[in-house]
Amino acid sequence: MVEISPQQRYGTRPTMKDVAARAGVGLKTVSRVVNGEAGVTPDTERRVRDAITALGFRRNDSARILRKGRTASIGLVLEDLADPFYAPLNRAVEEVARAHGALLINGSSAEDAERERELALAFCARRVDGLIVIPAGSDHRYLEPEMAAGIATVFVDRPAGLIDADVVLSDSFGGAREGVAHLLAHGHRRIGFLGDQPHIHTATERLRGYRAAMAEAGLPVDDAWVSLGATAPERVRWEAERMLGGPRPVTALFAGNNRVTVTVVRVLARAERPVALVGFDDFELADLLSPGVTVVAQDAARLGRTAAERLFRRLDGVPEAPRRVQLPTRLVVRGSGELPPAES
Amino acid sequence: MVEISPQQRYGTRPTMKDVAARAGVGLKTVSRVVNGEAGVTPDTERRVRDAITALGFRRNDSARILRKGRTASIGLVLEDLADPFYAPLNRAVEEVARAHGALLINGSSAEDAERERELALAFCARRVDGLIVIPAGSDHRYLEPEMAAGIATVFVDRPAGLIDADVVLSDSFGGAREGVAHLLAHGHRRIGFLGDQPHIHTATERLRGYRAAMAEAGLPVDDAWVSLGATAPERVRWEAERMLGGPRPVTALFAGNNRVTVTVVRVLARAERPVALVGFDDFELADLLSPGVTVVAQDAARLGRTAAERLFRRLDGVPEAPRRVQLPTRLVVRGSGELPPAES
DNA sequence: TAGAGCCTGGACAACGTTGTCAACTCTGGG
DNA sequence: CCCAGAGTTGACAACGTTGTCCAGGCTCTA
Repeated sequence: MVEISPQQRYGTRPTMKDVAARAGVGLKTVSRVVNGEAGVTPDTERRVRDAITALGFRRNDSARILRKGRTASIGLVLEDLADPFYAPLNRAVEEVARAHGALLINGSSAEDAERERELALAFCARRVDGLIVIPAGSDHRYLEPEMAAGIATVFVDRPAGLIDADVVLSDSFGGAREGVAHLLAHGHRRIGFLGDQPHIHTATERLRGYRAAMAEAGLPVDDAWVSLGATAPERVRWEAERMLGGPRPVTALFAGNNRVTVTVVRVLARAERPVALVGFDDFELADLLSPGVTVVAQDAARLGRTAAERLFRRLDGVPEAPRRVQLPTRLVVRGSGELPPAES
Repeated sequence: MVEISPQQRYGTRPTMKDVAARAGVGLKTVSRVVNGEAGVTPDTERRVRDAITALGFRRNDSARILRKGRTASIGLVLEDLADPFYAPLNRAVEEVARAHGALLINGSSAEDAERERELALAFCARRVDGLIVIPAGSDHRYLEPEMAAGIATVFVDRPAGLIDADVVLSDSFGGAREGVAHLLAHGHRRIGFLGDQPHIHTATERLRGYRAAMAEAGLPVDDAWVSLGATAPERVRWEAERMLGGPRPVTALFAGNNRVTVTVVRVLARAERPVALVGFDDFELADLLSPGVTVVAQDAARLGRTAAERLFRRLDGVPEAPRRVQLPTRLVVRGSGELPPAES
């Protein structure tokens, strides 16, 4: 049980000064004990520790940070805390931070450039030591003063806009090309592409991969087969149904990210004839659906781990030119991507 | 582009003093401009703003916090940032925090009491205004000094141990009882229960619900039908297969949380005869599996929102006795829970 | 026993901000 | 022409911690 001293009113915390007074020692001695510094007699230390427990003292990290300059915390701006794709990334960053004794502050940009900016700058105002950003916007010059001031910054999943900075991302182009080539190898000639907003780097890269694969197979791409920016479920549904209808329906679909894939799976569950599907990003239970969903998998945890490790290497002081690290994707064959084209 | 002044070395940030010097005004005037306080001539304000941009000044929130006492941030200790069940809760807390102008610091306890404690106390040392905790441990007396010192604290999903505090949770008992009753209503008499670690409050509550439903139906419960604490996939698999084999196999399973449910789905996908299944917690794509998985759904987002709102109400100063808020669950019928008992 | 050196402890300034309060500059009315 | 009062502005202390530096007491050796 905790003894509440008189001066410790609601909302008031004891300080080192209080502890010092109670233990009958100097302020600095308390500081020494709290920080495990050498040069304190066991007896003095015990008196100080007793006072700490009695008062319920806890060091005020704000003051400490102010004095020391380093906060031992890093900020992570991601797109949506609740997006299952980013969850493992988030967790991986946390683990690396923890291993380095740092706390993690994070927030969702909700795919909004202004909100991304607000968050990142708020983190900087808290003087995080480093920043990991999954870009929502396409202009990151606002971070230049921060980076110049020494806040290490690493971008993940998408490159930074208009500034030169570290970035860790998956091979969207190569992954999409491989996925589409897989569909082509199974006999498809008319393949639809359902992608994210065109201002998102990965979206255009994946579209580029799609076009590359089609071109390499010597096939034309009908504009009607490409949808960019339909990201709300209803719109994805509408676009998919549009591509599957009409006189020259597609026989296969390539979905540009996990959310789109899931929506498409729902649409296809009600389709009259089987439609092949390959999705970008893996997702839980993809293997249990029938057919299992073939995907181009990214390793989100590795993305986060790599970015965080790079951040801490920078924080450890190794100055180095900004680098672009690209991680490979992996085609996971499960059934939906191997369906043959249905005769229309 | 940003002009780098001589004194702004790597890792050194301009302060209000620097801005004041450059703008040729007093320190306090800069503070006024930065905080949007009244009583500054438009002309002076412009000079200050110019200096701010030129130097790339950003207010140091550590110093501000030290001076003001409030940090405008709250801490969230959850079990696993990557667990899809907690992701919406996390996000909901973030949204409420954002609406109140607060930042969110979070971390995963990894179901480890000591790590939960470390995290919570680290947050307190950072002087978060409030704390939301999904308990991993069962003794939260270590938070008493913090709460006494005015850090508002709300527990979610599971009640606090050995202290009196606000808690927001789902009706685990009622939900499990309803889920099991649903299986009973479809003719099952031998039902297996696969739950989480027995020291977790929700786990025992759900088991209690299971036993209550069985008792109300006048049915005995064979010890072999109950598994508590098998949480790793292999162990869940082993337990499920054990219950499904032998002379008196169960005809239905009740899974105690989303991770267990998913594992059980995988096991049942390879079972020789159909086995009914109801799971606690909803999960994405549950409706697309065949059969769809019938679940007792909790509203994780609402759990988070409710907890965060309660926290901020406390922060706004309304003193009130700690309360226990219990949210209802909802049975979502999808097919797996309506399968009739297979003749053994 | 004196001097050197070590160990322990404390006084004080500094970190960058905000609250208090006083001083200064105007403007307009008496 | 002076003064009241309003509107701006800045000096200074304080927030709680840590780094620097010095004082005092001790042990050990010559």
